[in-house]
Amino acid sequence: MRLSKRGEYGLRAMIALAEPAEKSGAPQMMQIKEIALREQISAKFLEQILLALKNAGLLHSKMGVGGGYYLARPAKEITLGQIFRVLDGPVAPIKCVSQMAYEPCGCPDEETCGLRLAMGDVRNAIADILDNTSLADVTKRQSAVRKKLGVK
Amino acid sequence: MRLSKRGEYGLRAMIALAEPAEKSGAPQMMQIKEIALREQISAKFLEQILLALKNAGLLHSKMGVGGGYYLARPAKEITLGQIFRVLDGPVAPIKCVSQMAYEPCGCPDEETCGLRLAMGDVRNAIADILDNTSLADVTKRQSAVRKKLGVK
DNA sequence: CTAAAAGCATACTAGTACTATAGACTTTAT
DNA sequence: ATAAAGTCTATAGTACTAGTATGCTTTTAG
Repeated sequence: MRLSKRGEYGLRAMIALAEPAEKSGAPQMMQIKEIALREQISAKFLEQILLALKNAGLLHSKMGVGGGYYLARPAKEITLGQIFRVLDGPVAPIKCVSQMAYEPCGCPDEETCGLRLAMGDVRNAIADILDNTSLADVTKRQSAVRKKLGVK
Repeated sequence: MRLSKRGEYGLRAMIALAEPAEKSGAPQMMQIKEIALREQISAKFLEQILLALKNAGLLHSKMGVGGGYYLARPAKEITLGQIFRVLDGPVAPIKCVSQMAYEPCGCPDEETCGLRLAMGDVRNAIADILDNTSLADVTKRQSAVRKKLGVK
């Protein structure tokens, strides 16, 4: 039940991109190196990840001197679920309860399969959180915690 | 975010063992072959899985002719979470929010890490379901669905 | 004693995850 | 026009995991 490094790094990077964007209001551009350094990620690995997010339409980029990546849409309109699915595929723990990649799981009767019923609940619980949490929600929560802890 | 085959098969087998136990009241003994055949699992692979569950104290076994496996405790007292953790390890999607296998995730400040906060929610949602669903709950739900669909 | 069953170790294969390397292409500043 | 800064693309390698398979040992009922 684990998030891959790919998924982890991608989510971290997107959050990093959303953070200054929240403050300034405008989409903030950052370079791969910059993000990699801040989040302690191999720059080359991150490059691949950001590219995938770009091809999925969640990021835009600017080439050349002074270039970099920036969010394709306001942070409020990008959910963790969207990012997750691009990088780690379906949310469902087992294919027979997947919305986006259904496949029969081989049990004799799917309708009455107890495991399927339980895993369906799990899928829904995960999707509920991921699909209803936007990057803006995350950064908002971050700064709320920061405030609570005082300073920093 | 996927359940491994190991986990899937193990859960299926435990449910299979719980099913007749529910009806008869007594712990029901089944052989590896029997379960493997019914659930379409490689018997040798299943052997390893059941052994792990036995070593974890969730199953008991009897060797020799007429032997087999049976639940170590009543189905009501075995949760999906217990089984899952034996076979697939911690529930948490990322180590820094794991209860049973915490490890720092490398973010500069864990307290205010947005990803960590969100993944903490996910972990709790999953654990809530898995730890509050017993094998008895599963078989009960199965037969309820069966009844609803009429017959079979 | 023998056959049926679990127990145990190991080894093989295929896939995936992560990282690393190398270079091509694109834009911008000068 | 050129060089620098940056993205884009492909490939390769290493290590780990999943799943399967093989073979032998131990226990027990009859």
